[in-house]
Amino acid sequence: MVESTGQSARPATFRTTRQWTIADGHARSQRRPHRRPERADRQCRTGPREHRRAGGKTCGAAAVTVFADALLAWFDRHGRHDLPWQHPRDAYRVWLSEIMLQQTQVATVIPYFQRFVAALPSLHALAAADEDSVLALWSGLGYYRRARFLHRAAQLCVEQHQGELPRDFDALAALPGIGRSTAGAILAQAYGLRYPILDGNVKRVLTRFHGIVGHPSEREVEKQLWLRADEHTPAARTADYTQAIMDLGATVCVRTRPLCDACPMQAHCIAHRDHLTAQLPTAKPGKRIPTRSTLMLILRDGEGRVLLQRRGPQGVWSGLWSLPESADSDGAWREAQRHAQIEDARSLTPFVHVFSHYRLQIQPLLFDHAAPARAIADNADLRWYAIADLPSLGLPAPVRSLLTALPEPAVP
DNA sequence: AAACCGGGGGG
DNA sequence: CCCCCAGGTTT
Repeated sequence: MVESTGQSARPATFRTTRQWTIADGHARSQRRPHRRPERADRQCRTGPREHRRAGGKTCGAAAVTVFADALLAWFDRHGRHDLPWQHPRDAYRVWLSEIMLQQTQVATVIPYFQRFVAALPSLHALAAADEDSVLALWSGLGYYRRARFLHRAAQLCVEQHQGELPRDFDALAALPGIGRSTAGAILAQAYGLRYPILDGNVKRVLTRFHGIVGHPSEREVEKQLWLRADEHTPAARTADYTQAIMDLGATVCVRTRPLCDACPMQAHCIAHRDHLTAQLPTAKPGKRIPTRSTLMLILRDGEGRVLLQRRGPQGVWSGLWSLPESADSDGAWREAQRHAQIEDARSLTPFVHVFSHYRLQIQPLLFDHAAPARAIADNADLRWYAIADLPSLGLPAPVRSLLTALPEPAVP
């Protein structure tokens, strides 16, 4: 039971700008709240969603229909219904288009798609082809690894699935190059089965619509997104819905400057309500950076002066006055003893300073009642400074805050 | 230069 | 299970 219109569009999966006729139609359409009588809980009497099979990939019940109804109404008027993989829309062509669209714009994919299916019109033909010719057909699209996955998957289908793409979610997702989202997209579009998808466009739509904060790479956020994706997926017209939500993300709910006035969901969109469309989805967290650690030595003499050291010309904070450092505790003591007679050390609260390319874990070590060593005390790069003099020095921010918040000397 | 992304693979 | 990477193009 595939859905009604018998045709459907498939937008680009990610990064895509679709250049179809957004302009006037959209602006007109959205202003009519296409809401139907609101059948809150229609087809699903399944009670608490039954997420178990396929490890929670599947769909239990469509809980919310306002979303799907508005989206489908929009899609009927403004969606794209003329893409080559829609006519005919069989599993092989849907699959091929999905893989191609994972990496390239619709406009670019179309001629490759047509060339590919002309040369290899069926899954059997693909499976029987040699890898070189598959790669030749792929040539220019990039991401050739996916072409190899495609080829291998076709051969696996011949060996294990009677030459067809399996309709079973787990079997489908077990094929190389097909993960949870792509499996859902294929099942929904080729077979009309109710499975959610979650590609980049859908993530953007859902984070905005629900005001979900946090990058999708965070586990909780992704969980939340899949939940919402599942919740909104209707049992009827699943194929159209799947295409529609991707269309919306690709053309209206675009990353920068979304066309909210053309959006059928504007009235219910949290991000729009709260003026957060520019902040959502949350920007990618800074890439992983290494953490280094250092001990910072605070030598303080009886008059409250501290020993500062000018940093060398290389590396961070070059030329700034900073604290002597050491990598480990032993080294810290040796270093301290070079500059003063010391008795004991107190470790202060460690903290982290973040640079663009690494984070620095700083463990301050306070040597109080230090008696400056005579001869080597002051020179161009090594001086005892009164705390009161610090404001006039160039100090790294963490060093400055550390020194301005020193604890009182312990009473001897 | 960096962000982008679904899936594979490694830890 | 969780984290990281590959890969070409866009911002």
